Amino acid sequence: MVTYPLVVDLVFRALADPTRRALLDALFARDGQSVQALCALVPEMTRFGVMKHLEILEGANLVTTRREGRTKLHFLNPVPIQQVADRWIGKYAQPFTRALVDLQTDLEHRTA
Amino acid sequence: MVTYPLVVDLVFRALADPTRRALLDALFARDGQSVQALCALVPEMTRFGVMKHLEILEGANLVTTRREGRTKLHFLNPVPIQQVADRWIGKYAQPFTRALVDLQTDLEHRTA
DNA sequence: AGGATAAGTGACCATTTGGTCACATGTCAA
DNA sequence: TTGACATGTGACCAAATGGTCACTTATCCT
Repeated sequence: MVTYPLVVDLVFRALADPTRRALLDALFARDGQSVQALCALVPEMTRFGVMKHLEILEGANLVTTRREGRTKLHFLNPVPIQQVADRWIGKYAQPFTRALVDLQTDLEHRTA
Repeated sequence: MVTYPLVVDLVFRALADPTRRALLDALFARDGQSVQALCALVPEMTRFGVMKHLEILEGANLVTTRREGRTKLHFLNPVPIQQVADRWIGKYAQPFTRALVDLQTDLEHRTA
């Protein structure tokens, strides 16, 4: 059994949670946000929950931070995502697969 | 907060476990394997554990099955991976990010 | 028929995960 | 300097997850 490098594992685990993906999306839309600002985007959860998710993202190196006075700013680092895309996903996302996707999409839209 | 379609969530959750990724890799290397054959590749776990992982992969539509007599054959379906790559990962894996990856890789290899 | 082989089921368990809260610390600004 | 604001910490909890096992079902072969 092939065991993938730590970075692949950390990133996949980090991306497994929808809240964490949403946080990355938020930083993609607007980089360098504070904890507060990010909390506002996930009103169904307390600040503590959001902070834990941010920790995990930081642990996977998907987010970097910088303190600015009493606030902490969060920045997106897409490099690990790209690496996982290269090292693992790329194997499955090939031209042939793309053709399959198009075919399946086509079939799904034929309501006949 | 943007919630991603069910398929994205199912696939990310399914891919979060290293054993499941290893199973997909095994099917990528040799498609259409039986439960037994797949178990042999994960000797540190019993058949029941492997079966549970296969169920989850099937639930995410990453694996399809066909019964052949008393054995059950498993087939890789890469379409959902491609879809996730398109719908979510693609946003972060862009030419600019690639340049960052190359830069970082370069820096990592400079042992000066 | 009947034993060996392949896979399925449901109960069960330990650990991890996702989340909350009370409380502490650090920083700005009047 | 003191109060309001932004973040950090550790304990704690419920639920999901990853895994095992005893037992069952179905199929093949002689």
